[in-house]
Amino acid sequence: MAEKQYQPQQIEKEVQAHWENRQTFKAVEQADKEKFYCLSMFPYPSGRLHMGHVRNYTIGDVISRYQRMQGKNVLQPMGWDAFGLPAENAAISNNTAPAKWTYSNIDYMKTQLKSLGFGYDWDREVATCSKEYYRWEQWFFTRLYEKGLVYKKNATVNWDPVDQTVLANEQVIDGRGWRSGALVEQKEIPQWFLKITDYAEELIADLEQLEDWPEQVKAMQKNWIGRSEGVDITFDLTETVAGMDQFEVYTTRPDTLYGVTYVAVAAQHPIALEAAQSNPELAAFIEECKGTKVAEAELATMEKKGCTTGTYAIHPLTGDKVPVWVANFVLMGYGSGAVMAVPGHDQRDWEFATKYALPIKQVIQGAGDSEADYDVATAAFTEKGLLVNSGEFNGLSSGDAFEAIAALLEKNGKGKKKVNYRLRDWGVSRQRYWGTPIPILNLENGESVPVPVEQLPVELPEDVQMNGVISPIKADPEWAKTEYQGQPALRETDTFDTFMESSWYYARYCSAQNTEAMLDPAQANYWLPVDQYVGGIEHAILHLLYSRFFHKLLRDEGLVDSDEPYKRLLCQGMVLADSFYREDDSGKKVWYSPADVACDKDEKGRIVKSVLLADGKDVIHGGMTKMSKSKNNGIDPQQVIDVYGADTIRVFTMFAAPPEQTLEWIETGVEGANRFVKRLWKLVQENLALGTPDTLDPKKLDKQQKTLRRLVHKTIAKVSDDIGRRQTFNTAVAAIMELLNYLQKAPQSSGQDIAVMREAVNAIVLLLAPIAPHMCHVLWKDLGHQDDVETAPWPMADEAAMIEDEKLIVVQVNGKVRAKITIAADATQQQVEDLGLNEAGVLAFTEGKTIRKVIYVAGKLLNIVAN
RNA sequence: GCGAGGGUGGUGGAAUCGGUAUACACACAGGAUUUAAAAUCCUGCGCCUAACGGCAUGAGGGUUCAAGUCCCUCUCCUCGCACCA
Repeated sequence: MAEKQYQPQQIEKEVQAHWENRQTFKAVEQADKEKFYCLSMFPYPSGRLHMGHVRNYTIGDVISRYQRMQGKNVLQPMGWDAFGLPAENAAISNNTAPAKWTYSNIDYMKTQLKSLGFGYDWDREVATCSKEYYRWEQWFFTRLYEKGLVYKKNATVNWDPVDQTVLANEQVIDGRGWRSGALVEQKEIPQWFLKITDYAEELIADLEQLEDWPEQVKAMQKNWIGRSEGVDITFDLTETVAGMDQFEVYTTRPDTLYGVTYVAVAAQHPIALEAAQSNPELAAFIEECKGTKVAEAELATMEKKGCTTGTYAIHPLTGDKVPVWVANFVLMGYGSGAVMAVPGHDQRDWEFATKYALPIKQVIQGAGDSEADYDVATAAFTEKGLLVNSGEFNGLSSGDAFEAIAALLEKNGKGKKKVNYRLRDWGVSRQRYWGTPIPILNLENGESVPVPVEQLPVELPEDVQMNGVISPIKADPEWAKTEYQGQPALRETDTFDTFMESSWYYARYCSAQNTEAMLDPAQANYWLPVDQYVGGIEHAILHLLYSRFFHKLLRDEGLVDSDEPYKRLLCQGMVLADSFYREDDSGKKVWYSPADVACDKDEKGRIVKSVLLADGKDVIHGGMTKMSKSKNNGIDPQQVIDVYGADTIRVFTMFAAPPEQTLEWIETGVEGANRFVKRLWKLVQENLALGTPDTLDPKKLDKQQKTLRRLVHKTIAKVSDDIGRRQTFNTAVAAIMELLNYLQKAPQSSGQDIAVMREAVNAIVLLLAPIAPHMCHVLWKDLGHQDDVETAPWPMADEAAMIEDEKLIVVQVNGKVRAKITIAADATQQQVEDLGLNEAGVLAFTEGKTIRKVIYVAGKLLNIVAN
């Protein structure tokens, strides 16, 4: 009989059709069955899947399939994060509507996901741009409004004065609008905010509950929320400026208060603006500050500059006059827009003071040191210590002084202890079209009210023309016109930040089709929290923080009863590929796709020469870099599937690196994965060709058969642990490869040989089923099983089969390996020592020496200490 | 600057609780098969040495019978955050 050939293109299509017909991955609540909710971050429908998606979704699918074989009721949904700026840009350049572009991308990408064999319950698919989805977001927003968690305030945006429109940070290139080329200005406009700061304390505290989150991500969130304990301090002005006779600063170091030699305010601070009216130099400086971008990264790298106001403040304890400066690094939008400066003990203040020749005063010294040990004229001393030059507080530690000074300020009405957060409230308004309309009505009297529930959803018109300058719902004066309780009203034309949609989609999957409510609490509480969340580290802060916040909002609305949305989190690394470029005459790099380049290697395998296939001329190897459009080094998953099949791409992706590390895309590595898949196929078919095996009888096995069987069961134990607990899929694949290598060399002559081999082959098909599901599905059927491998029980390691009657002992002399001996598993320490000490390789190193000590690690190692 | 994670063969990586460093794979070299090539299979593959053996996990030190793993100092790389008061 001719062996069945491995034809991935054919079997993958057939198996996928089988899953679809059988509804294999449809998830239904079953009270009596343990649930497992596995979620991968949904994609933005940009047109095609990229390799990062493939990696992300393969990890999620492997975990889902493993848990299903564990007998759990698994939910693995998929959807589309469908609102966003790229759709508007594409609509403009392709002369189409964002909705049309988005829906056609979704159609195509869905076929790609299916061709990779991911086991999703497509009945729960959501697209955030559908009104069935965003209507509930609008409804929830009006609920939050009623609860006082929503407010409106002015906030700064990038304003393009030519196009008369707001620009996203990404649309500002070198300080100019991307389309108009006009210099971008900072402008204040009214925007809606969610009070995430009300939940700051809980968002920090509950990180403790998240035992199965990477420490790295928890640390990032903690730093982002940035809880600090400090004191609000009031400084009086020597004269009234801009109607103010005092202002507040916040500090975490009140112990350094005696070291204040100046105070600094933001360029937009009322004191600065007032002083500028009679001070042209200051006015020019404030104008200059307007040009700096709102992005914090910009502020980080810019040069620290300042300008004096001519105004003075009074030190709240000493009564000294200290000058008020304007500094470009003080932000109006953060805290009170003013800071006290202690150049002796803060590096930034020190640099500023040195630049502008302001006094520097030492008020802290190290414990056990003297004042003379530090020269604050050379550098700031930023550590805590003992107070000096601080009047009655001299000699106190920083910690004690914090309390004592705070108490004195409080007594004098000049200050108050305060917990501060770095986290700011979440601005959710966007002045763009392709998003969820904010459900607010603006009345003629200037009031704003939420859209009444019965009028929801506020629908976004989809059949629109994008002229690229202004949102179609802003451009159409009719769209906004409506009524509220008999009086004319105008709809809000801003839309939500798209992080709003992605903050609760995980919950909507539980009731994806529900037209009566945002969530059905019974369904939501059955599935939630998500047991495993998989996604990119780039979302470690914003998305994960916002959805944690939203979960708590859902809880407080009575829709869910848990505190946190995601129990376990896995952040996968980036996918890298070789990059190649040439420099043109102006020195600009032109990047070429790796698919169009051929490389020569030396005998060590290093790239020594690369040429562009099109012209045969040299290109420069730019190393392994993140797959990206800008480096033109993306590999299209579709082409890999077409050549090798989905199972191969899945095996390679899981094998090439541990999930949280970067993955280097190597074509020859993909070929290696393909070789492995083909070898396994062949081995199973060969074993099948030998016909029905004898019944396996462990008592009849010879030594070699026992050894083989032991390896099979050890592999089962290892792969189970690697996938289930450690999530090191690369070592799971390596263990399966190792077993396969062994099996290929095993004899298949006796009846028990074939029986042991059949057991091994069954095990290997089950173990690989989560990773290469199509091939394993077919092989499982070929092996004569009635059930599908997707729902077959995960194999159990047989303890009895793993027992070894002999053990290999490493014998060391002074920590160096000198011999290896095989002993009976039940040998005593005395027996092992007798054998070990008399090994020829050991004697050569102990001869003429005294044995001081013998250490025995049972069943593993014997170390002889001799000198 | 702060926070997190790293540095192991030619390369990706393995070593899970302090106990055989380099599993598995790629690349490379040699061989079999072939008219030839591809594919497949077999063998070899850390460095030095003729060999015995010695040396190797970024560098240096320490703890220990034993260190890639723990501690200290330094260094380089990656990621994140940031003039946050």
